[in-house]
Amino acid sequence: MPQPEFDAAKLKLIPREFYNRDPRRVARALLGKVLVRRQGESLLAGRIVEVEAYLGAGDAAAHSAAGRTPRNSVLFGPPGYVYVYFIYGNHYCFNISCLPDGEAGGVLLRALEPLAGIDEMMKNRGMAGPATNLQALRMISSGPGRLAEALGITRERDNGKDVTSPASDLVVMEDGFRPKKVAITARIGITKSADELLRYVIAGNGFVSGKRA
DNA sequence: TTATAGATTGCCT
DNA sequence: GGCAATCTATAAT
Repeated sequence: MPQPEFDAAKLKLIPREFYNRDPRRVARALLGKVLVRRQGESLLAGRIVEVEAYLGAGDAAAHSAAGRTPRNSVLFGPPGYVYVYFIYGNHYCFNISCLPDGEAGGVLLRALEPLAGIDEMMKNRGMAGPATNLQALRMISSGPGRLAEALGITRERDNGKDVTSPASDLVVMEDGFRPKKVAITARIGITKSADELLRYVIAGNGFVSGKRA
């Protein structure tokens, strides 16, 4: 197995201002960044390879479409905070709020390329390790429910956390990696506003969710 | 108070 | 390819 290109020493925290703009721009800019989870003594990290933008206004598919509720209030709050929701009675999905306080909007993280703490992530997923091929690695965090489980993300634990704080155990960082090519497609798994091109992926990356490797 | 759909995944045929 | 699992929010009685 080739080791992924990754050097934890290069990681720099991304500031709140990064998220204080249109979710489409944040989504595009998040591709190639690194999601880092501190789990006890371990560091779990994955490169963001697939995201979707959910707009506050005029986006029927967004949880914020029907106005502010206790559940979605993070989306209406200041940028750079964690919004986790539970879906289909089985899975958590991880989002980051965008736009200034009072304006709704967010980005759903849909797939990560595992970089560090791979054994721990497999344990969190209930997988037997070690991973010996690409197919096994893909099962760790290619899909919104999978990546949340791999990093131990739950609503109870993580909703409302600040991804820009050095004190947080769940942050987004950057290591200088730049995607070579980005593809934009329709969002996956939704029925409302299904035609909007708001899904961003690193073109050709093998960890993008879906059946095709 | 009851019904139904949902930003998914994994197992079954 | 089909569908069950199983919690939450919202719509319909």
